[in-house]
Amino acid sequence: MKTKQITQLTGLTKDTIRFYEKEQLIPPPSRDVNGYRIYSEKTVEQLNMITMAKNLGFTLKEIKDLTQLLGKNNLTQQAMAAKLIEKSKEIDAKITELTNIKTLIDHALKGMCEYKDKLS
Amino acid sequence: MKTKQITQLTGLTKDTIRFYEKEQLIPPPSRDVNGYRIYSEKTVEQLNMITMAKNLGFTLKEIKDLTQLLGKNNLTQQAMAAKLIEKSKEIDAKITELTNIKTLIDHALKGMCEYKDKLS
DNA sequence: ATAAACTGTGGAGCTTACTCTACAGTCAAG
DNA sequence: CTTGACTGTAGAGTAAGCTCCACAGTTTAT
Repeated sequence: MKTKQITQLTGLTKDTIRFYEKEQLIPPPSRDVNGYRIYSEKTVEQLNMITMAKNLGFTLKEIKDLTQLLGKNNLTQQAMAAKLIEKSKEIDAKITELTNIKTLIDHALKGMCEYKDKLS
Repeated sequence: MKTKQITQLTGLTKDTIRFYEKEQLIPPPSRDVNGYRIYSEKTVEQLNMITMAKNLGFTLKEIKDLTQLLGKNNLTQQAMAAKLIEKSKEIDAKITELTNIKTLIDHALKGMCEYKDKLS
């Protein structure tokens, strides 16, 4: 697929996708004879993963590192496992913090309901 | 407490704290006779919350909106409840996405272990 | 065969969230 | 009573992550 279509599938602009290409968060796509970029389904998935990870507070650099870890075997198994375990723990911590914030919000909501109950 | 101490308790620089003050993420602290800022324990907690939320991918604007919602009663109860429910859902979505990424990582780790098992 | 839509490149500009610099007043210790 | 740590203000500078612009070639529909 060409640029227009992948922007529609991912919700990203062409400039953003080109920026990710320049920063090597996605591999350089193959080119048509006229020089137009040809993207694969896989790139769509990669871009969606990037968007998700970004929403979760990962920087582009972290995302780049993590996807390279998940996709390649160029590190020693030990080193890779160590980094993956580290990331896994970071994610656990994030989940815990999100749960705490959610508790705060839910308590606030509960308090409001009780207040409303008293009025009625 | 004064500026130096709160930077030690929060791990933030004086510039960052002053920036948050300017952007109204924390209330302007009271001042000593000489003009020095005097911070309360509560501000320490607020700053720690900001740091956490930032790690989770919230922008400063979102954090400002959310803390104002949790702390004030200047909106109608309905409007506030609606916004809190919205935030609560956003957080659920983030937790789900984090769990997905963690699953990916854990699968990668599992795969590596099996590979290692085959070798031994 | 020409207008409209799509694609390309390079580079400038923008927003967010700090971070640093310059300069000045304050306070505690020796 | 001065030296060094602390505090203040205002404003400039920086890094990340886009976003926009100008200009040019391509493709498609009429």
